[in-house]
Amino acid sequence: MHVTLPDGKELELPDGATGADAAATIGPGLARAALAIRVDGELRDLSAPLADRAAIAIVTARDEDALALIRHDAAHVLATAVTELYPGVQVAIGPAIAEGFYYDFDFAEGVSLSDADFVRIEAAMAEHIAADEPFDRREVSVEEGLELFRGQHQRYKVELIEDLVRDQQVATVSLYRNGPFTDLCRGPHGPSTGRVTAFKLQSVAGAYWRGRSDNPMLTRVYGTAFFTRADLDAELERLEQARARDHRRLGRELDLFTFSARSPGSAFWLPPGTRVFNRLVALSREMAEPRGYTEVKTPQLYDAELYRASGHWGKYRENMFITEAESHPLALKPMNCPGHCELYGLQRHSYRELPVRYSEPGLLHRNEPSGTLHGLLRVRHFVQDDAHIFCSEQQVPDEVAGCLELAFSTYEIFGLEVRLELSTRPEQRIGDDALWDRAEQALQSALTDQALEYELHEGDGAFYGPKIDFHMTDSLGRSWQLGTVQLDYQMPAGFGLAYTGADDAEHQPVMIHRALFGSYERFIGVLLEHTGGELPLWLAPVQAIVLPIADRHLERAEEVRERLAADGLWVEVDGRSESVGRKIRDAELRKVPVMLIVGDREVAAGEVAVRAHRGGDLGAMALDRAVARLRGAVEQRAQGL
RNA sequence: GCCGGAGUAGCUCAGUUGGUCAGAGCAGCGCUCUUGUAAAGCGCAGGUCGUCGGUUCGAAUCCGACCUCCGGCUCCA
Repeated sequence: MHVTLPDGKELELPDGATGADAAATIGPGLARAALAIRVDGELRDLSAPLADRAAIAIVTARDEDALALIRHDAAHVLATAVTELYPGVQVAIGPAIAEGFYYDFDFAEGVSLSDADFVRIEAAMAEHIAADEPFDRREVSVEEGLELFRGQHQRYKVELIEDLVRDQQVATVSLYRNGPFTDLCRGPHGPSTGRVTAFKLQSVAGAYWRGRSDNPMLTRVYGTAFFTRADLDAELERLEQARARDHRRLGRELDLFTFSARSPGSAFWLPPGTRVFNRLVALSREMAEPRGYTEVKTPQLYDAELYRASGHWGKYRENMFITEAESHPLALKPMNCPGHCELYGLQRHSYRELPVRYSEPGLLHRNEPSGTLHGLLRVRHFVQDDAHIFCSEQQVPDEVAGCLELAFSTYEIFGLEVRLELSTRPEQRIGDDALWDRAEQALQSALTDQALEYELHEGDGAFYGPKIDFHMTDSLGRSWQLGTVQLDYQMPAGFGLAYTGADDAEHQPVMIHRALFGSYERFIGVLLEHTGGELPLWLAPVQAIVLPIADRHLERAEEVRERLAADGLWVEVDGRSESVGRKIRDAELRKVPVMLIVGDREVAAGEVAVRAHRGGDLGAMALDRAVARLRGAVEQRAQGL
C-alpha cells in the first residue's frame, strides 16, 4: 500500500503497516523520535494500522500537539502511581490542559492528599517512566469494558461508559494499559511512558465530578510536563516571575490598597490607589460624555419590590445582601440596571429623546461565595463603570456598534488585547424565546458586521439577556471578564417602561447594559498585573519625585514640587538624609516614572536633572522644560517621558 | 459554598520530637554623616505567635471550633 508524506512524497509499505513501521521506513532517527502519527489530519497512535492512500505525518517533540500528548501520558503515569500507592482509590478523568495536566481521584473515606505527598508520588511515577512501559491500546466491547471497571469498583469509569453508550451509542470503547494500570481512554498516547522526560506535580485541589456542584468532590492533582528539564525549569521560573506581578502583592508594595478580615472581599483604597481609581473614573467620563451619555446617581438600597420587577428577586437573590427596615425587606443593589429602569420609569419619555444613555459609576454589593474571593479580581464591594441605554428596537444596531467602538477606544489607551465572547440564553432566564432570538441575533450581527472574532459561549448569558463580553488574562493566565455589552428586552417589560412614539402610541424601549472596565477594582487588578505595577505616567499614583542631593537643596526641592503640583501633577519630595543612590533606588522600587534630582548645579542653573524609571539619566534641563514634558506626556497618556 | 493548604513584628521568613524560642533581615523611630544616578554607620523600639476553647505541671508547638488568606472547583464584573 501507499501513503503520502507531508512533502507530497509517496511511501510504499506492506499491507497492515503501522505508524511505527512508517517512521522506521523513513529512518531510524525518526523512528526513535516518533511519538504519534497524524493520519489525514487526525492524531493517532503509532501502533495504529494505516490505511492505503492515507496522508500521514509523523509527530515528534517538535509538533505543536506533542506536548499535550506527553502531558496526557503523564496524567496516566500519575494515575498509575496513585492507584499503586493508594489501594482502593477510584480514578475519574485525567486530561492534558493548556499548561500541563491533571487527574481527578476519589480517595477512600478519611484519606486526603497534600503536596507533601508529591515526593513519593513523583518517585513512583519516575519508576514507571524509567521502566519505559508501553501504552497498549485495546478496543473492547461495551460489555467487556463495563465488566472490567465494575470488577475494579471504578464507578466513574462505569458511568463514563454508560454515558458514551447513551449519548453516542458506542458499541466498543478503547482501553490503554501501561504497566499495571488500565484506563478508559480515547487516546492517542505516545509509544511508552519513557517519553515523559521532565515532569512535576504542582498542586492538589478539589474539583466536582463532571464540574457539577451537586456531584461528589474529587481530589484533583495538577502537574506539568515538558520534553526537557530546561523547558520545565523555564516554566517554573515563569511562574515564579508571575508571582512578582501578582496585583495583591503590588497593591501592598505600592500602597494602593489593602484588605481587612473585618470586611472580606472589600478593598480599602489608600490615598495613592484612590488617585488611580479616580483618574480612571475621570477617563470613563471623558470617553462617555462626547458619546451622548449622561451621568446619574441612584440609590444603594431598594425595597424588594424593585427586584421583583427586575427579576433579581427570583434569579439573583442568592447573591444579594438583604436586610429589612420596619419589617420591609430591602436589598443593597448588586447591579445598577434596576435603579436605572426605575429612574427611567419615573419620568415620561418621547421617541425624540431616545436613546437615553444613563451612566453611573455605581457602587455594588454582591454576596459572592467566600471561596471565590480573590484580591481585587473577585470582590463583594465594587464600582462598575456602568451605563444603560434605553432605545427603540431600530436603534439597537447603532447603539451596540457604538458600545463596541467605545470599548475598543478605551482598551487601546492601555494597550490591552481583549478576547471577545458572545454568550447566549442560559437555563435560568426570564422572557420568551422569540425575544431571545432577536436579542442574540442583534448581538451576533453587530460582531459579524465588523468582522470581529469571538468565541461562542452557549448558555452563559445573563438571566435577562445575551451578552458580548471582553476578557483579559492575569499574570497566571487566568481569564477575567472586564467589559460587557448586554441586550435586554425583559427588564423594560418588567418595569412597564415606555416611550411615546411618533405615532402617538406607547412603545417599549430596549435596554442595553454596558460596562467597559467592568469593575474598576478588577480592571485595576488586571492592569497592575499587565504592567507589572509600572503604570503609565498619566495613571501613576506618584508621577514624579524630587530628590534633593543634600539638606541644603531641600528648599529648592520644595519649590520644584510646588511648581509641578500647581500644574496638576502628583509629586513628592524625598527629604530624607539619605544618599542620592538610596533615594533613586527607593524611587525605582516604587516604580515612580520620573525622578527630578536637585543639587548645587541645578540650583545655580534653575534646572532639574531628570531620570526616568528604568530609563536612566536623561540629563539636566530647565524646570519649565521638564514641567512641559511631563504635562505633555500626561495629556497624551504616553507610557513615559 | 465545596476540597486541600496556610496564619509568628508593617513586609519576607527562622523557630528540630511541647520545657530561657519569642528570633533575623528589611521597613519604622533616634543620633551621626550632607551625600551626584539602584542600599551610609550606630543605636532603639516593635509580636498576649489569627481568635476562642481544650489536653498538660508547662502550648507558637498537640486537639477542636470559628475567622481570614492561598490554590483549585462551582459561580461571576
